[in-house]
Amino acid sequence: MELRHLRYFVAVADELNFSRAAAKLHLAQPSLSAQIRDLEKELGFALFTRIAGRVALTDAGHVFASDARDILADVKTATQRALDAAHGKAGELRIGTIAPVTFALLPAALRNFHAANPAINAVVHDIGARNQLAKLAADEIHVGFMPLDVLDEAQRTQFSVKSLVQCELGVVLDDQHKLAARKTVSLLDLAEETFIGLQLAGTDDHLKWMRRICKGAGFSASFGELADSLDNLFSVIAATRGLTLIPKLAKRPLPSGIVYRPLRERELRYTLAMVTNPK
Amino acid sequence: MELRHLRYFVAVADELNFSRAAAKLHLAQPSLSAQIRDLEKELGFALFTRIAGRVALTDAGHVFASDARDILADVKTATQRALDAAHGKAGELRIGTIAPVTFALLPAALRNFHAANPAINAVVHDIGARNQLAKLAADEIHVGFMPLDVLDEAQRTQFSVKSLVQCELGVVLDDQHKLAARKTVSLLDLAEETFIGLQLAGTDDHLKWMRRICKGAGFSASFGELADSLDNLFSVIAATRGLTLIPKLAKRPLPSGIVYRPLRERELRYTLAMVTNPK
DNA sequence: TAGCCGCGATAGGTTATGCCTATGGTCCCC
DNA sequence: GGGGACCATAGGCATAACCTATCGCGGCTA
Repeated sequence: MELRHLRYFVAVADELNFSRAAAKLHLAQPSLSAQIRDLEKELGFALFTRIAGRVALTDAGHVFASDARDILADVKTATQRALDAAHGKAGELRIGTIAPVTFALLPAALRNFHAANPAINAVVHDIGARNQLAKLAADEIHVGFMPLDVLDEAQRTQFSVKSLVQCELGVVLDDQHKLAARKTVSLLDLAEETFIGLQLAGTDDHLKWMRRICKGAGFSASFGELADSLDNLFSVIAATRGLTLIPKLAKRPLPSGIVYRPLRERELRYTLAMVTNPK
Repeated sequence: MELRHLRYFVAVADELNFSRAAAKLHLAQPSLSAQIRDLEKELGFALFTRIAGRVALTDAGHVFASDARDILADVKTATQRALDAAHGKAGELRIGTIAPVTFALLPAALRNFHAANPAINAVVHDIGARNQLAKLAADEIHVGFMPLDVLDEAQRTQFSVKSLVQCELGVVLDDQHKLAARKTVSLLDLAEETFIGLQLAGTDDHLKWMRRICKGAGFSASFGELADSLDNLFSVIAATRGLTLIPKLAKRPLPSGIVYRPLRERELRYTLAMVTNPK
């Protein structure tokens, strides 16, 4: 089936007369009849009843006609949308993010962006930090948000990188945990603890990040379960007395029984960067 | 542009590789390249960037790709919907009505119908009585609702007609009108009054109906403004001290200042009929 | 009832175009 | 510098979309 079939079919459905429809389409009547016949053959049922020179839509034809009209209109708007995008009048801004950004920073930023650029449709892909670099290189996303420290030297020259905000780190743990009694927690207190990793968007970025921080403090962290959502994370922490490290900006209202304690090592900071492909 | 172009374009957008996409489409690579080139030429902008054998979507290409995917999916569901309709598994019941039926009887009937036939999508066309007869003859609607008395002798044999309900007639008028003081009103009281016609769905059925009734009572009605909606009707009645005849089943909650008075001629009845094309 | 008219279907020829194979031109990588 | 991956170009072929001419069938009119 081709759009030609739909165009011809809609013309006949409008006119209910093959000759007139053919004239409108600048086509000879037999050609139009043949195309409609081919369409009906492919569909496997009749679209029109032709009795005594009277043409009428069948029930199935009625249903197909309204859908066909919609499809033809959609094709028209799709080409217009793409044309606008090509001319820069409108289009998509594809944004890559990581979970903390999605929740903590993006909503307000997107509101501002949409107010300033009503014709641009922002599309957010929460895909983890490392995925973003690949998609930036392939121009699959226009801008990415990620922790500054996932970028190696080569990537910092390849891409355009801008630091946005910094924040302290903290620990999320059960309020019955022995460390919960303290106001702040030191990394070294955690050497014997079990870390719960967050595997959001199918990436182990969070896990790798915690491992690197612990290694920097001189011990090698031991990991327990992996949680694939925040809700899941809280249940696992409550159930296993595990804990997790997060940047403060990722901290959201916590369920009762779960608490946040800042890390005493204030020199450890989480730096969020905005990355674009300068090409 | 043809669906072929969209199919090929989506395949290349999925693979970002002409050769692999061509293989998936069971097509030689040059053929695919040519079709994409033709599509880009017709659209007037590039969908892909081809640098150093690397294929990537342009911004416009991204926009067009998601729309093209939608369109192809729509074509698929449209053929399935039409197929279901052809096999009687689903489809449309196209109903012609007149305004009183639309408001007074249809909502409940449609609820019942939809509960009994969830796969059938009822489509209501409020098009006036006479339009319905033409559309019934052309199988444009499956069933029509109209006053029994619009059907002439030939039409009562051509179509299958079933009387549904009867009701009395009444007058709608301003509560300051001198006739509003009476509990019932006789037709003959109205000989010197000005009638306001309701021109709903662009038909003058209501006007003709009132004229016929008045003629039956032995006088020729004089008509004032035409109202094209119920709200409009009430304003006109209030403003011009006109009045209108309606069947009681068309009576709905009236705004303050507007009242309904039954007609004393109880032998004048409004009979609503359901009409189908038996063919 | 004969004959004309309107309309869609059929028949047969022509042309456009979608597809093929073979080959060329780049860039990347070893 | 040679080879491989990849897309574009060139040229030939076959399908199919289109054309004109004609048929067949109802409906309408004289």
